[in-house]
Amino acid sequence: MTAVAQSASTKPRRGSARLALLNAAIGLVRKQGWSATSVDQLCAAAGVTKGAFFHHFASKDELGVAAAQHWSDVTGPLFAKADYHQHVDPLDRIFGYIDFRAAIAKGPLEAFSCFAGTTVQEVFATSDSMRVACGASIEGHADKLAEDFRLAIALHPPRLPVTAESLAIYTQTVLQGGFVMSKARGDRAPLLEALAHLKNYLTLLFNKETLQ
Amino acid sequence: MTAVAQSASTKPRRGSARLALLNAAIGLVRKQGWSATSVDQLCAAAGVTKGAFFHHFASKDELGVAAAQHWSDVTGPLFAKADYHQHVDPLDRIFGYIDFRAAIAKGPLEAFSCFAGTTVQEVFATSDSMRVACGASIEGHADKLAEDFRLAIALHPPRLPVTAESLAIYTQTVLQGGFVMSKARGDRAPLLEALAHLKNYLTLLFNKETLQ
DNA sequence: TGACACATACCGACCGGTTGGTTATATTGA
DNA sequence: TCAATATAACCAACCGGTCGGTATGTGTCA
Repeated sequence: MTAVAQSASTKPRRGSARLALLNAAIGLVRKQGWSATSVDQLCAAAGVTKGAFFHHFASKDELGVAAAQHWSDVTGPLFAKADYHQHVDPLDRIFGYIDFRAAIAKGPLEAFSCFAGTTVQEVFATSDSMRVACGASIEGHADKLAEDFRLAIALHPPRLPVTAESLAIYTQTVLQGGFVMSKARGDRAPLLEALAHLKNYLTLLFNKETLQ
Repeated sequence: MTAVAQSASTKPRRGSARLALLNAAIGLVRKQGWSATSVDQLCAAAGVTKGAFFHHFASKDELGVAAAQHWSDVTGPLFAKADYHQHVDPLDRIFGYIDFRAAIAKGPLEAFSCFAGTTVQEVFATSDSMRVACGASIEGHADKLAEDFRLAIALHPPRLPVTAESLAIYTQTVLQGGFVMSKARGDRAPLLEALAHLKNYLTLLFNKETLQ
C-alpha cells in the first residue's frame, strides 16, 4: 500500500465515493435490476464501505433518485455532442438521432439499455420518489427531441394529425419496448428492427423521400 | 372449524395450491417486480405455506418459469375469443386487436401490464430459464398476430418492404414500451398514444382509408 | 482543532430453501 | 367391499445467510 503505483482513475481519492456509487448503481441495476442489487453489492463495486454509502445517501431509495439524475447527467452530453445535430433539416436530425441510437446498440444488452426504464418497471407502484425521478429522466430526454419534431412538423406537413410532444414520447416508447424485446430474445435485433419501423413511420408520415 | 360455512371459491381445496401460487405470482410480480416479490409473500397471497410452495416448485426460479407459461395460458383464451376476430379483412382484425388492447387498459397499471415483459427486464442476464420462458410467452402471443399480418400484406401491398413477423414483433415492442412509459408517468395515456401512433403507421403503410 | 469523509462493527428482520412429519386421496389385493 | 398400502399434497418450525440500516471509531484536510 505504501509505494504501489496506482493509476489516477482507480485511486480512491477522498470525495469520490458518491460518484463511484452512482456509477456502480447504473452498471449493476442495468444488468440485474433494482431490487436484486443490494447495498453491499453497490459498495463492493464502487470500492467503498457501507459507512460511506449511508454517509452520502440516507437510504437505498435516495441513491436511486440520485442515480436517475446522474443517468441524465451522463447521457445528456453524449447525445448533445453527437454528429446528427449538424443536419440543417430537423427531420434529418431526428433520423440521425434514431441512427445514432442504433449505432450505440453494441456489446451486451446491459451496456446500452436504459437505467430509468429498467428501474421504473420495478418501483412504479412502491416508490413514488424513484418513479418520478425515472420519469423525469426519460421525459427530459424526450423534450430535446420534441423541439426538432416541432420544427419538422412546421417544415414537412404530416399526413396525419400528430403533435411534436407525442412523437417524441413515442420515440422513447419504441426504444423502451425495443430494450424489453431484445432482453427477451437475448439479442439486439428486435431493437434495431423496431427503430427501422419507427423510421418507416416517420418516412410515411412526413412524406420523406426514401433515398436521401 | 367444524361447521363453518365456506364459499366454494375461497375454500382452499386440496390440489389448488399450485394454481393459487401461479396466480399470486402474476399479481404480485406485475405490481412490484420479480426480485422484490418474496416466496413468503407469494405463499401469504396464495394462502398456502412455504412447504407447499417447495412441494410444487423446486425453486423460486422454477415457479417463475411456470408462471410465464401460466401467463400465456391465461391471456391466450382472452384474446382468442375476443370480438375482433370476426372481421373478414385481416387488416381490420389487426386494428381490432390494437383497439382491444387499448380497451382493456383500465384500472391500475399493474392490472393490464405484461408479466413476461416486466420479469424479463430483471432476469435476462441472471436467469436463462426465466428469460427463455418469458421470451416464449411474448413471442407466442406475437405469432398469432403474424398470421393476420401475412394475410394483410398479401391483400394490401405495403408501401415499404416489411415482413409479417417483424410487424408482429414491432406491435409487441410498442405495447411493452407503452407499459414502461405509462409506469414512468403513472398514467395510461402514453400507452394509448403509442397505440394511436402504431395505428397511424399501419394506416399509412397499408394505404388504409382513414375512415372505415 | 474541528468538521468532514469515510471505515469498522454490528443490529434485527427477512431472505430462499430444508426439515420431519401429517393428512387426504388413489391403488391394490383378498 | 373394504381394510391395507402407497403416494401426492400440504404444514409448521427452522436453517444459514443476507438484507437495509445504525452506532461509533478514525484518519484527513482546511
